Amino acid sequence: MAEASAEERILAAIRAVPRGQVAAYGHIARRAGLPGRARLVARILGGNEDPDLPWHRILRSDGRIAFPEGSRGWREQSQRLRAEGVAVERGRVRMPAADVSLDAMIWGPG
DNA sequence: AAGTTGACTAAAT
DNA sequence: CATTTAGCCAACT
Repeated sequence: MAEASAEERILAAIRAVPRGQVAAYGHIARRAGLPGRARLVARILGGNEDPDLPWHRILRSDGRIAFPEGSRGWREQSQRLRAEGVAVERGRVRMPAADVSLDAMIWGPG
């Protein structure tokens, strides 16, 4: 059968981020088998329509929300994150240290 | 078909 | 740490 499209793999990677956890665009791209395509992840999120997609768990690599500060999306993302227990301060969260063992625990053996 | 754009990143300042 | 700079890459003009 046909292999999953890049977009499908990216969406799957996003859906795989556990509640209360966050991941960077680049991290998702990598997990989807598309290293260096962070901007593609952003693009897909922008066009996404699925209300169940945990888009709010995706942040920039430095832990900052990608929307302009104060904008609608910025506010909603902070709110959604706090709603699941993530500490958001000044539109920024503490990014999980790229811990290999924890990464494997979360993402699985791949 | 060449140039622009952007929910990005890593490195330098 | 916060800011700036240069690089990146697919979609869109």
